[in-house]
Amino acid sequence: MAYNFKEIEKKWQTKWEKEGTFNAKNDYSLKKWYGLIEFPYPSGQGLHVGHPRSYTALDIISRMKRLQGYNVLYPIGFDAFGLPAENYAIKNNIHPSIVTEQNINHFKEQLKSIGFSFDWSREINTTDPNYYKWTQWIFIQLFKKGLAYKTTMPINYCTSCKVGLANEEVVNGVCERCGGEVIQKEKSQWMLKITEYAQRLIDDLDEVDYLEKIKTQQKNWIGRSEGAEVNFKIEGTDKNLLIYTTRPDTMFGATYMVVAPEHSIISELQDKITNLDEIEKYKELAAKKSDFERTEISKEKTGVEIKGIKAINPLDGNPIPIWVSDYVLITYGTGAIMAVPAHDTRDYEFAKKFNLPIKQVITNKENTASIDQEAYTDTDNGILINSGFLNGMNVQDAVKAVIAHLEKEHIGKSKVNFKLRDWVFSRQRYWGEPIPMVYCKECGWVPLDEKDLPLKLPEVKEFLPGENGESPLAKETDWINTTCPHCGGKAKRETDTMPQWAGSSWYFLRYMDPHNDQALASKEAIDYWGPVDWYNGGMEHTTLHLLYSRFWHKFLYDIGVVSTKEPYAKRTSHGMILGNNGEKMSKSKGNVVNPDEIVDEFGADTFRTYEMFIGPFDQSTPWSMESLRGCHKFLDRVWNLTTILQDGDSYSKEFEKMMHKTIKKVSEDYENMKFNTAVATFMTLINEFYKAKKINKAEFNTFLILLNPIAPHITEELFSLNGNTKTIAESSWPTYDESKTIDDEIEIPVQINGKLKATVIVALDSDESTVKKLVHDKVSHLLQGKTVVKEIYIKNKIYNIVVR
RNA sequence: GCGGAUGUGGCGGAACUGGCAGACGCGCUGGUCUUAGGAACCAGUGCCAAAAGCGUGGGGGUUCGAGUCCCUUCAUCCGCACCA
Repeated sequence: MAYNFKEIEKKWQTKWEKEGTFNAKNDYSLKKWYGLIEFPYPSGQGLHVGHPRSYTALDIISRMKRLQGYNVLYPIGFDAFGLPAENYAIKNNIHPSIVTEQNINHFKEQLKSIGFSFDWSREINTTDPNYYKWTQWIFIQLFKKGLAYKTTMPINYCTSCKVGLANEEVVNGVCERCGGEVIQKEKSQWMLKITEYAQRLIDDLDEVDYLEKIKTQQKNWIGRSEGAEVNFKIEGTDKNLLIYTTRPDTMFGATYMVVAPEHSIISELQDKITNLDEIEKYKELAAKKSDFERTEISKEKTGVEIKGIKAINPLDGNPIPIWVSDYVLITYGTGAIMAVPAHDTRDYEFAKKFNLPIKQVITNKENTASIDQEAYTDTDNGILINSGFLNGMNVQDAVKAVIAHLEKEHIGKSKVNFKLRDWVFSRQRYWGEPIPMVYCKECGWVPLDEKDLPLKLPEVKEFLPGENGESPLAKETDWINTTCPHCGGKAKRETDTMPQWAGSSWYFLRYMDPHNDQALASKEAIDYWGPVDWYNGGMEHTTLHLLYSRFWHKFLYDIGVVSTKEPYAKRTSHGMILGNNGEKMSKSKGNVVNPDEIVDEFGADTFRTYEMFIGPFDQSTPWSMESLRGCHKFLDRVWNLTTILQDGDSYSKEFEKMMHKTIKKVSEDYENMKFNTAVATFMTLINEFYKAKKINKAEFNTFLILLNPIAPHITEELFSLNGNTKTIAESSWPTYDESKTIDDEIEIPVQINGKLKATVIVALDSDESTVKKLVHDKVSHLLQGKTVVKEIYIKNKIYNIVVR
């Protein structure tokens, strides 16, 4: 009988779907395990071969955990708001909800054809009003706690499409869609105060089991730095210039100050400034530059001295000139710095260009540090010079001494800064969650009453954004005009919508209790299922989605909705699947592999096996059709094991050790996501069976259960053909006996001067004298005429003879 | 520039705390069965004609012993980019 994967896969998928085999149980007394994959955006292109890599990985672990007795939650849903559907709608004049529904249906069909053990009864969709009701509810809670606020922020604006763009849509400084020029435009935006959680987002990483590179990337993104804020008096005024520095120890070396072009000091002291025209001109020039130009063409520094005002160094009383330059950013620190060109590379470059004085205040222990060619920035070996009361101190002590002095004199204080910025939460778009806020002339911004949620998206005829980058909703006057929930007077609705990150920031909570209409999920469900035990996803989401959802979860923790500080106990990441030429798959390169075609031609089990065998799970690997065929051949050989099947209810003496070793190896490999070596182990094992030309029923059953998480259909079919009345899904995970995984005879390599010359077979744990005799019998001819200097025997490992 | 990875046969990749480098798969070579084979099975396959020798990007080092540890250097990929 040939391996008819089409028939087999259909049969089992139908059964699973009909019986809800993999649905999580609502019995909260069972031990639980919650596995999560990033729910897909249902794009028009359908599933990419990258999606199933992550889904299969956690599917394997979910299936194993179920057989190990856990109540497993392995859910699926769709993150369906977003730009592609909206752009498609604009082009073809179809409502995004229709396109979205079609795409979701296509995705579901594809996902089901691969045989994932998702709990489909808990499927969610972020565009469902019953879902986004709670996204809006969370926003209102954030607003009530002062963590959502409105402010004017520059946004990316495409001058050709007349549309506000997200950062992701700006590629190399031009509009991703039309290639038009992108400029900065001031716009009032909703912001979320993620910065308030910056420290906790760093600290609590200690509590979770994330890959180290994920933690590092998040920490770098949050960008904590310790330093000091210092007030510099402006000569002849009562004004101060507040600066931030991480190197207060170098204060005696400050030879000029720099403020960002947008800094308020310029307008505040405009009467004193003698070259105001020149400054204004520079400001204008800087404002015209897009973010792209400001960073990309940053090699050459520009700037103008602000004439007429000078700052006073509070440590030595010396007057210092003030410059304006766009290498200082208004958004970081205080928007002003003291420049210490001798010990900062950017200041050095600026000082060289404008011939500003460079004063060295740090040298090394030998006093040979030179600043002739570049700034001296070594903080580990630095010693203070030319610095009054700091002279002779090392950098660390000097930092402390300066801060103590500043605080005593009330001219400065230690200060921690973060690179992390607040989260721009508005999009001038249609296909997103409406922000549930109204503006009342009397009461200001007022949230909707919670009983009025969800605030549904109005049906509109046109999805084109308005002039000046307004949201398409700005044209819906009937919808906009409303009454104030607070005073009952006339009010207008917010017309911006939420970004795509909103719905995905809390979706894992909804899976716990997806049909609840009283709360985002019941407290019992949250207490039972939380936190997510294992979350796998792409590295590209480390600094956005992963950080955003941790932030929301911490907020929900603070208001008592969830009971754990962190949403995910464990986070891992998969590598990309590349085209067969080693490049990223893309239509234009013509190297895209369509999962449907693979499933159709080779079957879901082959597809899954290959996705796991393709290479180390956390690394990028190219796709290879030949290797895929190899996996199909492997499953063919698994199928044909029936031709050498023999009776036997327990492991045969011959294979007992091998079976115990395999159970151990495979179980550990799954748990450690070393799927490629797990598959290799199976291949080795069946090669052994074929070599012996036999396998008995007990061995076959164990083999099938172990392989089941990777290839669930073929193994269930063979399991049933092997005379089992239960299915694998109803069985238990095999256990192994550690003592039976240990060999009693070991082959010991024999080296002479570290070079392999022979091997000897000895009993486990043999002592040195026994082995020595065997070894010398074997290699005596190689030792003739040589002097043995030393012999090293490491039990059960190696025997090395050193000769001269 | 900063941060994170990764460099092992013709290819994808194995190798636990330093202990037989190349598991497993692909490809290739030869064979069996075939009218035929992008089928199946068997044997072989790091390099070199070779016992010897050489081999984990390059160069040093530690060690009885290094793919693995240390120093240094090069290359490729990804992320961030004037964060004071």
